[in-house]
Amino acid sequence: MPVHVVKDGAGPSTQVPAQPQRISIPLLCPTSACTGKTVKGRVVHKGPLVSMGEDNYVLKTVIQEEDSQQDMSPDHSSINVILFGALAKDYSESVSQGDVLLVAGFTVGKSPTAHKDKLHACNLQLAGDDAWVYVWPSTVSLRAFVPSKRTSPVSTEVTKAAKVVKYTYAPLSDLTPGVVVNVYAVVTFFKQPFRTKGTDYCSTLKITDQSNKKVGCTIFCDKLEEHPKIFKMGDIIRLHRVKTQLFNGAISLLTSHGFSVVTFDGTVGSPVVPRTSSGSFKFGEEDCQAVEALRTWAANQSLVPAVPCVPLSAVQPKTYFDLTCQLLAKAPVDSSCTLLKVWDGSKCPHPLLDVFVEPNTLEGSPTLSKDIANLTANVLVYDNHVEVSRQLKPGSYLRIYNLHAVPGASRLPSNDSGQSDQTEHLGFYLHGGSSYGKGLRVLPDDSPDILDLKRILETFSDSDINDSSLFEVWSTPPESIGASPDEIATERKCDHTVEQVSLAEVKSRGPPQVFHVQAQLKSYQPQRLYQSLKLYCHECKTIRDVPDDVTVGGVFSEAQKDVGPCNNGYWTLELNLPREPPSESPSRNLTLLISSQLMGKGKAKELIFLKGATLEETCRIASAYSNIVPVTSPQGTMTPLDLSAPFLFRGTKRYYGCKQCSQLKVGESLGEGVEVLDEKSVADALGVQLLQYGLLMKLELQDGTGSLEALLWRDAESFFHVSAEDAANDQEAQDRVQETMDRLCPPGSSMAERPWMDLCLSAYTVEENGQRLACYQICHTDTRGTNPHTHPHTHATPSDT
DNA sequence: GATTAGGTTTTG
Repeated sequence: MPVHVVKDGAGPSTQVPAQPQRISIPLLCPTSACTGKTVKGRVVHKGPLVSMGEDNYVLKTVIQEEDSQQDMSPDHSSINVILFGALAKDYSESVSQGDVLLVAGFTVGKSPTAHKDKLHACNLQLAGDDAWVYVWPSTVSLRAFVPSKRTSPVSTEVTKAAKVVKYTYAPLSDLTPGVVVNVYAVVTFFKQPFRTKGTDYCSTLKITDQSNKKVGCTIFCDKLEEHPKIFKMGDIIRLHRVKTQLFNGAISLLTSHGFSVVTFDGTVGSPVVPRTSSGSFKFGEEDCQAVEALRTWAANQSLVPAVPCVPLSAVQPKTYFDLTCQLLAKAPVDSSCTLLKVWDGSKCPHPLLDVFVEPNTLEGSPTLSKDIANLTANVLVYDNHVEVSRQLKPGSYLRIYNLHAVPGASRLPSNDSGQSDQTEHLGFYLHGGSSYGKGLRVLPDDSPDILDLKRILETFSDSDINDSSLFEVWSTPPESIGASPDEIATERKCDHTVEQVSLAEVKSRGPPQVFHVQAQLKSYQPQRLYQSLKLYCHECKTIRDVPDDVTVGGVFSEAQKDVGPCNNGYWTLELNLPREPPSESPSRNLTLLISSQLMGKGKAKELIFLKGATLEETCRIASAYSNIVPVTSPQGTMTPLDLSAPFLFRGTKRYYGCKQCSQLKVGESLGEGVEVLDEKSVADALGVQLLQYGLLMKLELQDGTGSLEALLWRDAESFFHVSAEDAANDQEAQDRVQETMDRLCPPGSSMAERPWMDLCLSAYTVEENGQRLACYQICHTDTRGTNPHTHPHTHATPSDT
């Protein structure tokens, strides 16, 4: 068996013949005496088995001596080995790249390819029964990643063989042409993958390591995801199976068969997280150490040129910079240009170029509602970057490399109308091509730079602004603050024109005054809608809660205790209701009374007094008759119920009277003289001061300058496009109010997600405990966009509180 | 199965 595989764990002494005369590969020459000599090296290339006819084969392989003395011929430690016949076939089947070989019985010939492959001038030819190849399978760690060149005893290799696959990383200074190596390095320059004229994408890198040698590296791969994930200069890269090559007199690295790459953040102290799309890469403690060693080393080297990553707030016109940002929206401009709308949460001190595109071509939302200070930058990307941009999803985080800040950006054809003078405005161009690393890529959501950006962008949804860099944004004059008209959730209906001011200004100016503001809803009270329903007395100006059914039911129960007779003068229908379980409940009479006057006019059913009914019974009867007035008859005289209960039921609606301002009529004349039967006339007839339904809410408003509590009361009905009376009785009307609040303040939403409102605020003073307090109320303001078909019922609105 | 590109002095 000419190819002898050394088994795992077997010491070389048992199977490998004595090797007293090993020749170092660089020392080989055509005149070398070969008999009884051996050569040792690692397989760095294994060619295909070539058939030359029946049972005749040829195979070419390259081995590299790893422990050769550097002061000898460093460039010639790799040599072509040509195997013939059965040996070639055996070799093809039992040897892999990375294995270590000991070969014997060879002849030394002149390498016909030396000028081309830059390898050893000689080759080794192995043929016949005298030729032997001993193989230590698998890749074996021969030395740690240190620039020193120490040798490892053969026995060490064998013990480790096939147990743990370990990689040897070559210092960049030690690379010789034509070999396959693994390297660890710091990225000092990179281009995002770009399409080649061939079948692959190409990544171009420049890398360096502790040996301080800078080496170019070209990665060809048809799959974008398999390209190195490099986000910035200073990232750490691990390359497996890259081929050294001489180009323009310098060593460069090129992908070779079985190539793989992993990258890491280059920041000292950050977690060592491998970035790879491969599910089966090797990563161990040694990798952490190698990454950390490179980070520490690079930190003191100033390898990375003056940090090109710049926020919009620090952009200088006419410069090139890298921008980390969030994509808000994009739109194709023409076949060679795409518009990206991005922001990074900082405000560019220069006015920004506004690029108009047809709204229907815009993908994503320009989210102008949260961009109160015009933070959106328009980036025009050209040519090859258009293709990359096509894959981008609004909302994703990007880094754009070598972005050009162009003052007085020339106008786009689509930009002619309305953009009269933007000569001083800054436009951002990602020019075509890949020179200077021009390009863009999506950054993963969890990358450290994104965490910073996210935090900044989320500050827009918080009221506590601690970041001094944002202060400038918030303190921009209100004139420059403005959401897109389409994004405003409310509309001012007032007929006066006053300047729009910030909430801070509203507070500082104080009452009495009217203000126009633009704000978002931070919170509101009450959260439970029925609690916002109030009863208002025009007479005494008090507001009371609508009593709940337990309270009202209690009034009815109390009234039922009056079982005495009622005074005459009414048509009376007396119903004796059977006992109901529980059996101890007293039997009772339910009495319907109708005034003789109405009876005479044939309006008997239009106003019915009801005595002795429960609340539930009253509601049931009310659903069939137009006006039901629950009554009692203490001392035999018909009297309306206590005004904690409704004095009138009309269909499903209930009407209340003011306890304080009503002067209830009693007796025979009750209900006399009613012409038009509605709640007002009935109230008048009963001496009831009618209470009016209203909606009362406290809205906490917020803009960039602060927050302010404002009431929604007087114009609440038009604000919600709903009548309070309907809201008190009708689920659909209640839902409408809830929908509006959910739109202004979506449950679980951040401030950034809430719409802006144009508001008219009335500032006035109230006295409370002898103190004058400033109060604010939202007036003349309607919500927009929903329920266009509904309009508030015409009601007299409660006057200002 | 080889080929692709080989940083760069950009500019709508």
